[in-house]
Amino acid sequence: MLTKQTRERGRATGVDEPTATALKLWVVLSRAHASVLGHAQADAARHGLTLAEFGILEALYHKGPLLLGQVQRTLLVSSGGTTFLVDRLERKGLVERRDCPGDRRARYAVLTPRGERLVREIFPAHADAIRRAVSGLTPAEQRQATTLLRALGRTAAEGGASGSRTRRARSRRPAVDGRPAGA
Amino acid sequence: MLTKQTRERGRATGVDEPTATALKLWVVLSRAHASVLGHAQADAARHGLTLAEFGILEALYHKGPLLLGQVQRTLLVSSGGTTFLVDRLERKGLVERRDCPGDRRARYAVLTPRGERLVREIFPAHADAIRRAVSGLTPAEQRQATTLLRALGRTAAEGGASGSRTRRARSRRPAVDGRPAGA
DNA sequence: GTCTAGCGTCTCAGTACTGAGATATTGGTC
DNA sequence: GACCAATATCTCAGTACTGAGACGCTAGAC
Repeated sequence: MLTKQTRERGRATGVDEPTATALKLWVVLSRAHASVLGHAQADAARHGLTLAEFGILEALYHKGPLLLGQVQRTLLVSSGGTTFLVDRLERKGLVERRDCPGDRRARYAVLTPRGERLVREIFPAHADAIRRAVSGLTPAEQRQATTLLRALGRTAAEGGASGSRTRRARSRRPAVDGRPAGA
Repeated sequence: MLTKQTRERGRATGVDEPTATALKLWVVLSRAHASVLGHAQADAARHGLTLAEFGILEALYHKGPLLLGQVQRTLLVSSGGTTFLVDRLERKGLVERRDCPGDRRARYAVLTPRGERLVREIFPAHADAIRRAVSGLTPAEQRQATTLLRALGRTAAEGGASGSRTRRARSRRPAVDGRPAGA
């Protein structure tokens, strides 16, 4: 079944069936992500924001002041990227840096009143854009997909163990964790 | 339930439940994608290739010569990006351009023997890296996730319809379609 | 007190692209 | 045959980052 399809024009893939299944998943995962990403980016762009900027604003709104290192880990950007993004948001007057009382190396990012107002204004429409983007699945299917992707992401993030189901380090994160720049 | 969690430190999200479900899915989708992407990129980088370059090589290997426009649509890169990537692969001696006999605007990208040898050498290990990265799910779960993500991606790509399940334009693509730069 | 390993942030050069517009063809339509 | 909208590729300036290293600070060992 696989052989027939991959053969049609080029060379055979020559992978075994579990691997073919994995590759197929990777393809549709990438495409699904790219499609939803497009919607999320387009919505953020309507307000002159990149999705990374939007993600920072939203994280600060929902979680309160965050150390730059926390921002970095939450948004999954590089340390240089964090500095760059917060600089830009600061220039736009949406975010401020504040010294951390207990640790003079560290600094907080905090929403300015203007930044807070902006998030309050644009977040609902953004959330709705996401809702529409994923509306190809019913809510029940969405929950199912969430469960599967959570398990997938956990293993992949830990290094992608080869054996079956690694049981380790559960409950290190609060399960719900506003992250991917726009949620 | 949602309110409690999102309230804990910052402000309430203020979205209804279906939207909260959608946002949660978007978060885990992004994280899962980022994690697997990391593995795929790392493997491509071992051979001095970006994932986009790898994707082109692999597409040419499995499908045979492709017009640049076809490469663009398959890999989901911009037209400028296609030129850029094929240029670079040409400089590396892995790909060649060939005129299209029937249309003098168009040009084919074709693997050189060296390019073909390279893909043959590195593809199995790459496929295995993907397999390990997604091994947090059993093959059965992977198939289930694939089905869900396929439906999700289809709707999102069409513009993210709001109503329930849009039934349109099926069968425009061969269902399996080697794409996301590394599969 | 004095090291020293390690963390948190910033700097900066580099990179892999994107997007808009330019150029060359093509396949109709009149 | 002349026109023209559509298509295929290329050019190029711009962008949103990444990654490696620098710097200042902290905290634990002695």
